[in-house]
Amino acid sequence: MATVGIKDIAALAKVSPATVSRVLSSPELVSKKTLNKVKKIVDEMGYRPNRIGASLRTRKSGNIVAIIPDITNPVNAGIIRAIEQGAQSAGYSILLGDTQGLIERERHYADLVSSGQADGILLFGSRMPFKIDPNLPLLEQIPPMVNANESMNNDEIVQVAVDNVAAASAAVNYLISQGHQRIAAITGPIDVPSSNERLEGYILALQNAGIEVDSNLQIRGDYTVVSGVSSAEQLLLLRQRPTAIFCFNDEMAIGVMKLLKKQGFMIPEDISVMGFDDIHYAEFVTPALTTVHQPLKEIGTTCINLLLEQLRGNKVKPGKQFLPFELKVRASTGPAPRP
Amino acid sequence: MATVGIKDIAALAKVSPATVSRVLSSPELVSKKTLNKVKKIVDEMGYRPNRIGASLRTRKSGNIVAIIPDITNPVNAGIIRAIEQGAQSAGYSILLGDTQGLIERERHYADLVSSGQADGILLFGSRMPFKIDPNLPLLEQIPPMVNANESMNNDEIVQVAVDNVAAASAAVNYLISQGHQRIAAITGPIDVPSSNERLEGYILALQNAGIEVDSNLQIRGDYTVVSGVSSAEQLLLLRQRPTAIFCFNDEMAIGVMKLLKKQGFMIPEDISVMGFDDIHYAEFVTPALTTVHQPLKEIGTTCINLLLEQLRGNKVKPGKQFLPFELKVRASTGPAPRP
DNA sequence: CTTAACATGTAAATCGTTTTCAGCTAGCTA
DNA sequence: TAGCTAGCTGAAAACGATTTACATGTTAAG
Repeated sequence: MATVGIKDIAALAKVSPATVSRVLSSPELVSKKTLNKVKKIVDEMGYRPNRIGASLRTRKSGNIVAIIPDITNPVNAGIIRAIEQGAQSAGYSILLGDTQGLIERERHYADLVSSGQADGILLFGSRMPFKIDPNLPLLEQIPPMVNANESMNNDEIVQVAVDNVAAASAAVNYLISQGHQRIAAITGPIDVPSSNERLEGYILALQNAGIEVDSNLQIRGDYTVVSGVSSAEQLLLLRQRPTAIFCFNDEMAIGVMKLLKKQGFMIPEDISVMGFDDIHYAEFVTPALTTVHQPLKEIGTTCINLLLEQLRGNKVKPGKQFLPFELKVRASTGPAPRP
Repeated sequence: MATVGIKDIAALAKVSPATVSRVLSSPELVSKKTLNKVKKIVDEMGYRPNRIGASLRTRKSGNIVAIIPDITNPVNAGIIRAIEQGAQSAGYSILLGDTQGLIERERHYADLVSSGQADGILLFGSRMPFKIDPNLPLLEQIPPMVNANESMNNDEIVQVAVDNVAAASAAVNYLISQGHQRIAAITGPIDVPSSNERLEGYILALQNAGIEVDSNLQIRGDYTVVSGVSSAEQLLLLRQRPTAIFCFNDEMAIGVMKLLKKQGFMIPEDISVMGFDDIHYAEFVTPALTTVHQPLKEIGTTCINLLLEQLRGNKVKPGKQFLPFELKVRASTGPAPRP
């Protein structure tokens, strides 16, 4: 806890603070002899340079703020983990901004950049946390930033995610290939772009197969288990029940399965259930959930690399960068029942 | 991105930088008139004080580093979420230190305090991330710190968790009350204190009930689903099979259930399964898992409050602080089968 | 009218680094 | 030997706030 500074080291080693600084950050500029002398003292004294002082001078905090609606969401947690790993290897630390979906907290965390506490932003979510002047070029108004696992309808922003349209199409195509014709969709909240993209993919797949798109089969959920339950309840009330239910995340799929089992339906013999995300537990529910796997680690790594590249001062190709999804066929889907 | 400083504001408002500083941090020292004048300019210019400059002078970073072995663990994520919330309301930000269990990364993050980037530590895990001189008083060698959800065998350190001994006892007592006599335990890794405490509670409960403690019924797991599977395999090989299996976390319980179902055992008719943690998905596996609920939000809130108190310069009662657990009886446990 | 007390504001030092610029030394070339 | 270069090193000026010590002006009391 005692506070030994660069000047103390300099005095002990009988050199100037400048030389000590050089020993620590650009050793190639220092002669072998003084290098060793200074290093020895640094070790002996257990000197740790004060990062705040350095930050003030260099105008780099060494921090990246991650703005996340919910860290307890396993998808976000998985991505963050990879991000943290990449950041740490590059000498950056991650500031955790769990916003609980509140815009004022998003703003608060975005402000850390203006106040010098962070150099860049990883944004989970689709809302721009700044006031933007539409008359000025966007890129001059925002700090280095990467949009993780969501979509912002702005092609100048660097975005990393799975191609939700294609992924949803693939999921629905699989169900169609199993003979399903009445395929329901349980979406996410209306203002979530990735959910809308999945809906687009769902509709596209049906249309391509010449299946009529029935809006009664589209229920809006909110990505929670209980909304899966209630959405499934609604679907079961339909005169013509679906033979397959495509849930836009695994949580809701778990809710759907819970209700179907409770009501005595067999999965997949009576109704197939498809999820999205491939969270850890998807594999362990009964029956194991068929779902779309998102490569969380790769998403995280790609995000942090693109951000680091910007922080190094390099331009990065703007727009969406897609990572490959994978359809995980497990036991919750099967051939459509004969009518 | 333009950089307007306190001096610019001072110049525009025709006051000194000192006055601007006071307007922002101790407005009561400034006359109404200048207060308004300065505030107006601050707003107009969208001035954000540079936190690094302030930190350098005040020697407070406004950051707290959370050292966590695994943020994707829902227990940790739940606690962190509450922590982040409390920290933010108090004007602190959380630095996320996901260490993946590596001691060098724990050290790295602990070092953020010595380098001035963080003012305090929230430690998930039981390893002291500093070099400690045993001859000196401990408290003078460590920064403000709270140990979250684990145990360190040192009564000077502030610790917040559930009483694992009592909780495990309660779980086992419940199984005993259901008529079980051969109760197996699947523990966590050997070096995890909380797992050892749960083992202690397990043994205590058996002894109190006059049930012989059979070491064949104690299997060491590692808190993963697969270790639940393999541990259950081992238990099924025993000549005298257990009628109940107490898993020291829910992940392993999920693994156990998976295996039991695969091998054709009925849960709980043949074998009861008990978990620990009450993660979100415990409720949704089939059958729903009986488990020990940990109050994640309260743990997080208590941790951050105790840390904030220390950061304010106040002493805090050292040692363990227990929060109440709750036995959640669901469908995975039932009366012991007749022999 | 004088003086003390108080309210308000300013100047300047300070926090711990990095980095520019200049200076010094030694070795080499012409 | 003078001049030049290359290689090191040091002095000092930032960076952007806070805070101490002090100056000024105002009010109130005696």
